[in-house]
Amino acid sequence: MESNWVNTSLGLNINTFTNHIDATPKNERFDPETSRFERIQLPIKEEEQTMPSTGVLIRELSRISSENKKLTEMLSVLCENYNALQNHLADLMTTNKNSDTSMTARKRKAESEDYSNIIINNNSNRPTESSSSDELESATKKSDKDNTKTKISNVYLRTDPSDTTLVVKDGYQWRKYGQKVTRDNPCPRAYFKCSFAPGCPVKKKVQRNAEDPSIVVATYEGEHNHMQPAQPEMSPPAKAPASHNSAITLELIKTGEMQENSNAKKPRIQETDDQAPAIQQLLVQQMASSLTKDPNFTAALAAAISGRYNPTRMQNW
DNA sequence: CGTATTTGACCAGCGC
DNA sequence: GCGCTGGTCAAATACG
Repeated sequence: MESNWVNTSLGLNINTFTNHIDATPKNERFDPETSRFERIQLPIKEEEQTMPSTGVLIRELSRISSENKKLTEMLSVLCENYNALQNHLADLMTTNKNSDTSMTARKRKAESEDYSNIIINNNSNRPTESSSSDELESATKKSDKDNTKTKISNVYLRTDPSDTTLVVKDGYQWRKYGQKVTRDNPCPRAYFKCSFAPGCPVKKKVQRNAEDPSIVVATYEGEHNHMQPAQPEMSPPAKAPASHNSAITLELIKTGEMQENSNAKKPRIQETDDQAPAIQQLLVQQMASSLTKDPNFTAALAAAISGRYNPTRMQNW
């Protein structure tokens, strides 16, 4: 007999549900080697197949929780691969930078500073490649008079190339205080100060990549002297339908990325273990955002809900 | 009218 | 010392 239940599995190739009722949380095992989940068949009670009971609902709930947990694990694996890639990228960029003899532009105080680079891919199927070394180099330029450790963090964002704004929605409130066209990049660089809290010393510079205008490089300097907003603050325009809003919502969680790696001599792309939770949270938010923006997903979700709450089936509950 | 943004002027660091 | 460049200031302007 075919179940009336709607399969609410996200279908992330974790496994294939033929009858998800039997997909209890404990009958799967995650294999880190293959990054796949193996099914372990368990006997099914006949009454559960025909008529959902409270126990089945609880089981269903825990299955979803389990699936959630597995997604987190998969995300961890993904993050590891991601970090490895970024490591490789950093090495390549360093190599290119050293071999580029044309880069004779004068450098201002390019000294040892703390760096952490984050690459954000926004609504794009393309992989996010790094920006040119120009941005990294410019990020090394320090304006402070003394040599006190200014925490600098680079964030690379992929946006719609047609979007000429330099708005990066990271949850904080920024006040623009200047804009400048730099020598090595025709795209203007915007200067922002954090206005979320009075006296907050954090500044950020936002500039598009000269080679790929779809990439926006945001350089954060300093540390916030206030709590991070609970959620990325959505200004009214940001609440508009996301389909045309190419501004990025991201959260820079103040973890190791801003506090560790004080002896880093080169721009860092690799996140440390301390950074992983922040990145994971970031990725989770990105995934959730992408899913909710996907009309197919919302349609499927609506269909699933409507099917599940079909009055003709409710009587069986 | 208050607030945010724009933009030209100014300043300081760096290389020659 | 001079010129170039990036960063900041502040008056003007735009916007809600």
